[in-house]
Amino acid sequence: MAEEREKPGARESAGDEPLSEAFWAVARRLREMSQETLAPWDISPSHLRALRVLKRYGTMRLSELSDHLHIAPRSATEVVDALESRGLVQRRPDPADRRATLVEVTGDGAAILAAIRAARGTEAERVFGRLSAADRADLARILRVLQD
Amino acid sequence: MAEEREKPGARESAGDEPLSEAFWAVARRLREMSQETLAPWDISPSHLRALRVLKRYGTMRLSELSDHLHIAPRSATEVVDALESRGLVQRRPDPADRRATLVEVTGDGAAILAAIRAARGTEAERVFGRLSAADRADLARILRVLQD
DNA sequence: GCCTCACATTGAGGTTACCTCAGCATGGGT
DNA sequence: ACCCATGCTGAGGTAACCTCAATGTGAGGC
Repeated sequence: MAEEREKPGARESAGDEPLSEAFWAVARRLREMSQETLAPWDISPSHLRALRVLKRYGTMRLSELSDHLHIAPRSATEVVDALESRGLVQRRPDPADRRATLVEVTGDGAAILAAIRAARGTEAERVFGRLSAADRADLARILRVLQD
Repeated sequence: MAEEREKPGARESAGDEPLSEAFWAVARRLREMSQETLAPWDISPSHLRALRVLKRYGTMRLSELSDHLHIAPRSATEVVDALESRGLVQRRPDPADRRATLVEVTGDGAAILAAIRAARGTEAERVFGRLSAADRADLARILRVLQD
């Protein structure tokens, strides 16, 4: 079996691979950029996701949080442990069901969230701001189609 | 500090967040779909990436592989260990430098790669095929801009 | 020829973000 | 009163990364 690098002309059919390849390249850039943006607050993407869900939907049970995050309940325990140890959320017994624990964002958590949201906004603007208004509209429309 | 869910009208400025949010939603869908596509071959995304690099650029040293994959050399060792144990690649001493080890795709590796590429092609087509030719062209152009 | 420094790979051990399984307290229907 | 389901968490595991140090080798200087 000799050397058999990819032949450049070997594409057949429409070939949407270039599209998804480009898509992933952009995704990688966005991920790297977002990582830099997050660095000052020393918060991991997964912790941030949890915090955002809690802020967006309000106080909820651990199990509800795990549903929103698409992770196992046990894993939500870990995330909340971490956030609680940093004072960004706090646990509270559910008055309606003594088995359950409610999690809520603290003032500190809300503050950090606001700061990150601001930084994120300018970050997104730096990236997508290079597109014309028409292109942004097209992109939004196309992405909406791809989401269904 | 009372309940203070996100206020819907609280957006100021242009706000490109919806754009990146939509972008990530699509990314998630693509990732899930690609995971399903890969399932029959029981190969992880990271192993596949390594295999693809080796196929595309041909036999190379472990250190070169780690460069291509943007991972530490030590981690390339692990990936190659895994692929080699499944007979998809093989190690071979570099005749030009006895310190170095070359890695090459085996026949089995190439076969699996071809099968996956075919499945991937139809997958991408299922996703992006719903766009008109004009939209695909627009998307490609826009993504190209975002990559720089 | 010998020394020293640089380089390629790998063993040992750590981290993050997940997972499953089992155990405990509680809730709710019969 | 019983029994099963539910909510959380301790224990322990995995994948894909990492760093640090050891081993063998290459290469230039003296």
